[in-house]
Amino acid sequence: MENCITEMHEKIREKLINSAKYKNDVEKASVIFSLLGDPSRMKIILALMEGELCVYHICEITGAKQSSVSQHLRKLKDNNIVKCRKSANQVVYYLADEHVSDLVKTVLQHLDCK
Amino acid sequence: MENCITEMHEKIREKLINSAKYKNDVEKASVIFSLLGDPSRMKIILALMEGELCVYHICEITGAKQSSVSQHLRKLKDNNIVKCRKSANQVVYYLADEHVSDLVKTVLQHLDCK
DNA sequence: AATCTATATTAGCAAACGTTAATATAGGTG
DNA sequence: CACCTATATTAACGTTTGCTAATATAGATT
Repeated sequence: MENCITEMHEKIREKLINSAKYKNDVEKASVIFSLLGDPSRMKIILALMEGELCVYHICEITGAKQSSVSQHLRKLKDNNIVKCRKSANQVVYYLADEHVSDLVKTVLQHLDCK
Repeated sequence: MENCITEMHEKIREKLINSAKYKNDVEKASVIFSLLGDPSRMKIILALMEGELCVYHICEITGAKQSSVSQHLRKLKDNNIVKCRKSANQVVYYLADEHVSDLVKTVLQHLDCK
């Protein structure tokens, strides 16, 4: 078994192990997924899928503490999952693009058809 | 600000906090995402997107230890992200359904258009 | 039946992560 | 200018998680 890596497999291996772009993709993709992989952040995102919200409302809707929400929003913003704009004395958050809700919808589909 | 939850927001809040289905969705969706949110597992999934593989080949391709790969595969299988079949004295793993690769493709798109 | 070979499991450890409470900041309002 | 109000940051703590080495299992091969 030791030397039976087929040529096809060797190509995948090359890609995964040696290609800088692939390595980069692996890292970045898993960062995005891990950010979606927390229940508190998932609640935030599901709330934002219904429309933009200020921090205070996100706290109310998700039932999480302000500090916690603020930290989650920072991570989501740093990774381009949400964006924000200032409105009067509040900060309004919204989903960065439709890929985010696509991901959530696809996962919900996946769970349904199990 | 304290009592200014609009009726719309109250609906979202109801959904998120009180609906058992929604709670369930939040939990399950974030489990799936967190499973995809680990670089080692992401490598495994990217490898399987090219075709089914036995455990030994997954180890070779991803460069991870056998024990580690085995544990990851168990989690992925328990959560219906991969499936497996026995072939001779090996166990061959493959992606459970096309939602999984859809998710990965969507994330890669998201990263590209940043 | 004994031995390999491929895969799975377990326990221990170190690193990463989310929550909390306390504090800081900064823009608006009296 | 002093004071709110909304949001952000920080440090400490407990929990979870992935990795490793060692061991177990189970089917195939001799």
